Amino acid sequence: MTTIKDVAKKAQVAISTASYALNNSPKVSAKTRERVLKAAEELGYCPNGVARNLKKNKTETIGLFLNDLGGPFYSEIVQGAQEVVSSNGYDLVACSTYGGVDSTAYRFLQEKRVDGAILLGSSIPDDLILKAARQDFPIVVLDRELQGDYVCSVLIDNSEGACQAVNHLSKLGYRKIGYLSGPTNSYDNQQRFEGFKKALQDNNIPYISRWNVQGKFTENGGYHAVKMLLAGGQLPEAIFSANDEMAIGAMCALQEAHVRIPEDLAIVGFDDIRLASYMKPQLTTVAQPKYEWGTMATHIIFQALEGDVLTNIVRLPVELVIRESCGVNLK
Amino acid sequence: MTTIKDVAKKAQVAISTASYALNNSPKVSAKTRERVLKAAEELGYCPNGVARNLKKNKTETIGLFLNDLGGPFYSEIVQGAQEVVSSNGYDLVACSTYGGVDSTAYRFLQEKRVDGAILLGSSIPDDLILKAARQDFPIVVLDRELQGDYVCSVLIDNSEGACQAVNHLSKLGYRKIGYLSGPTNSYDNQQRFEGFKKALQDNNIPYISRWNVQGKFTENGGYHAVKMLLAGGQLPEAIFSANDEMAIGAMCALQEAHVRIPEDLAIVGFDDIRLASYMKPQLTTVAQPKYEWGTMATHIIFQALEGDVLTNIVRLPVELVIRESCGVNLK
DNA sequence: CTGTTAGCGCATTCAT
DNA sequence: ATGAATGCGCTAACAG
Repeated sequence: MTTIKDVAKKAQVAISTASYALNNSPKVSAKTRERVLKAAEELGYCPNGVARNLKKNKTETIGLFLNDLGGPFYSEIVQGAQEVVSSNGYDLVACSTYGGVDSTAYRFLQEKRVDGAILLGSSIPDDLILKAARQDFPIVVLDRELQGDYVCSVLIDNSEGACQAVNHLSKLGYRKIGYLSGPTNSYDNQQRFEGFKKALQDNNIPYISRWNVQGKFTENGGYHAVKMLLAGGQLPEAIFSANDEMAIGAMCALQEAHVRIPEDLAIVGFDDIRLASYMKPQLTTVAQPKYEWGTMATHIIFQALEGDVLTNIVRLPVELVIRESCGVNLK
Repeated sequence: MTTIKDVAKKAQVAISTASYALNNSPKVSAKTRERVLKAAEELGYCPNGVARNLKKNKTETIGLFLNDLGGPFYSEIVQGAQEVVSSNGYDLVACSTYGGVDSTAYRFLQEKRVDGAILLGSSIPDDLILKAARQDFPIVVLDRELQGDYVCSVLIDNSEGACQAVNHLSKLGYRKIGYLSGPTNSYDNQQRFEGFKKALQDNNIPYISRWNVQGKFTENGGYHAVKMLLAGGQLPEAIFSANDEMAIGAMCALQEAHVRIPEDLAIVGFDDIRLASYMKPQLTTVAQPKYEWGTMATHIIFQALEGDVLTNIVRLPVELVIRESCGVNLK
């Protein structure tokens, strides 16, 4: 590894002079700079990022921490974050939160290897986040509410989304509506369930607990949950699924049982993943502004880095995307 | 930020003693360690990762650099890499190669902010890779051939995959076969095209250049390319698409034109993305071992880090997944 | 067993 | 304009 010392020696100047020359400081004469640059070039010198990070006490890097690095759902969030981070001249690194205390997320959060963090998922406990966040290390969490200095929650309006879905169903005349639930301890699921129940009330529709079946937010989970429902007999007329993955699994189970969608049973999902519009029938669902989620979170990070005080909770709107799975296609 | 110095002061010991105690060195008495640990606890101390990285001259982090961070295709590669990196006690960071010389990839590669790199995509020029790679900084490239010390290519057998696809078509009796091409300067496309032509020869099928249409490896690109083909009249009986995205776009264009798949025209793709099995009809395609791609690349990185000399090129097998879009469903 | 000391590579202040 | 010296936070060789 060639260091600045080597460059200085080769150019016959002091280390500091070499540093100035390399950093385009006006404190060095043109010809000296020339000599230094040439030496650096010849030696293939490039500064050691770690050393500079230590010296300047910042890494100019923002960390994005996800449960499931590479999961299809996160794609747009990452892109949104990437966009904003790049335009601020910083770097973005995406890391996994998998592995508890041994996870990359844990280490990076504590060891100051990034200048700010965006966190999605619940695997990092609240107290750690609150402890790690500081003026020069702001943290934005994406899927839970958390109050603290230098900590901000950017949420999407889960409850409102569920309402819109149910209202849509109600408007189409469905009165027997089931809920395909995610894990009950999940924040998203709780919010969506709340919205679901509220909308039922608003529309004077009774809540039938028998039609509440649960999966793990996976296609497979939705599939088996609906299998159970089918085995129980006495189906609802419509199902609101707490996410699209499960809705897709549900559709498979339904189709296998020769239950027609939407004629026999309507279904609406949540997330608007890419697959939703490729299903037959196309899945009506609640879309989240995923890209904006990423950009918003990142903007907030940079605001905080610049010393602005930040509002603790930002809520992003959702939008019902009406396709075919509820029996109406407004296209 | 509380440093080791603060801890030492509070525990009334020298800095080095504190360091030893914190690192569980046996060179320190139990009660001293106790005192230090207690002080650290009370101060909420945690070591500065950047400083340690500098001192030890390693980051225990592997970088995975992708064109399109978060693209759905890469998901499994990332998971494979994550698995192996974690089990070696290292961290994985995924970064974008977007932005040319200002990209995160460029900086991380040169500034020694990771201990090894896995590179997918062509945005980093060969010479930079060859220059950056060193004994303690091995690089694995995933989609191009590159010879050099401490550089290894892990490829999938594009050509063989294309052959299998065409052989399958041929076996089913198709003799008029078109090629839906990606960008002609893309390595993947070149290899696949080569395999395509070779298979035609092997099966004594003429290559008709009129049936070679080109897109940009995107759904939209496939859609428009096939629109052109349709406008030209005189369709082939089957199409081999250089990737699934384009095949899906092609299917849309075909369906709009009331060309039935596979009755009027068979189609086979490449990649086996998730959507492939959800299409109607389900897309027959060439599957790559994506997860293994990630694990293999990462294994090689760690081998190199341990000083093993590495074979320069590793080629992974592909597999034809027969579904419905060519007229046969062997399920 | 504990403290002193010397860097890792770089940026920067203060003399010259 | 240039060079010598200092320190970022941590580790490790050496001395006591």
